[in-house]
Amino acid sequence: MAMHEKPLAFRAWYATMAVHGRVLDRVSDELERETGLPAAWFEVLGCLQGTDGRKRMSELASELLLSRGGATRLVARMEEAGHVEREIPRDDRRATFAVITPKGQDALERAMPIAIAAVETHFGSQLEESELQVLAQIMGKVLGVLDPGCAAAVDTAPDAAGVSPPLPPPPS
Amino acid sequence: MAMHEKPLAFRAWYATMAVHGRVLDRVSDELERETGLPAAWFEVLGCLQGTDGRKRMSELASELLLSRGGATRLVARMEEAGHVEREIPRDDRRATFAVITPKGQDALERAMPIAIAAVETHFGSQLEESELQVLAQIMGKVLGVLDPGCAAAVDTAPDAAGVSPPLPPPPS
DNA sequence: CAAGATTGACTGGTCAATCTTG
DNA sequence: CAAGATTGACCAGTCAATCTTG
Repeated sequence: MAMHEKPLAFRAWYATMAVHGRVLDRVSDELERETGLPAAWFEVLGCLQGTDGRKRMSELASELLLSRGGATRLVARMEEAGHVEREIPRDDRRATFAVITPKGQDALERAMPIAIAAVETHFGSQLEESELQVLAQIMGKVLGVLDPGCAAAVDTAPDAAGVSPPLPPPPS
Repeated sequence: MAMHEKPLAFRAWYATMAVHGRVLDRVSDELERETGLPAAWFEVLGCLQGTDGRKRMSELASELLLSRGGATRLVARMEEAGHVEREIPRDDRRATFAVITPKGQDALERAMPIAIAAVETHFGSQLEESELQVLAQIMGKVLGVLDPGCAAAVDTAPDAAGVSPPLPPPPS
């Protein structure tokens, strides 16, 4: 059973996986080479930035698709490097928050334009504005079902006012 | 700088990453639970299937986005389990081919419908036919630039005759 | 006892060095 | 010496067990 005989959804998914891996490799390499920041660290900092610079360990884990143990170790390394600090709230000392430090803020601000440029180079520049628009809409729609919380954070809604319009008719 | 202020290409990319991870988690879990086959093994088998059941180790590595060492170890485990065999051609004994065995064929044939169904459940069913069409087209286009060899193997071209039509105008 | 985070043992990958063949 | 694969040392993650606090 060759690929072109498989259902459309599978082919679309498979191509998405293939693109994801290839773009991510290139963008991660470029990000780390230019800024010294591993992609995972960039993700953590960006994720914290969203919510006022602080987030529970377990929230971090679920947003980044890590196990709790994985999050613990990742944050531990970043704390070592001074990009985040751990903070235990007085009212519930079971929880731990990861908090971005000024050094982490700085690193993120330095890295963001590099990341944006790398994504543009290795991904965005291959596509028309209209294609990016449709893609953002499609992925936003799926994310809204799979993980509404994350979807809200990612927020792929069109810039302009109003709700997302439906997709135009298929090509041909 | 909040997400909705970032360039469209970055938002589209970020949403794609988020969806990729979440769908892959669910599909991999389901595949392994239902068939006992880890996603990486499924990938290897599917990849071999494409080219008459055999492929050089280094080709395998680059298609699966693994290092050479990673491919060596993955294939070693699968050989252990009897899903593939290694074969060294007489004419150039430096190369090694991974060859799918009957057991591997069988595992793949069993797993494929499960994988297709899982992708349908966790991804395809959230989208319209027209959206999947457009998505396959977009990803095929990017893949064609990033990795033409892989693009040919994945083959997201529309079923029907003729070249890919251009995208329809953007939604509003 | 439940919620939350951490830790120990382990797995699956990377990179650089090495071995083998052309 | 170059091409191709493997191996050793290591790294970053997982899972299950544990510790701490409510």
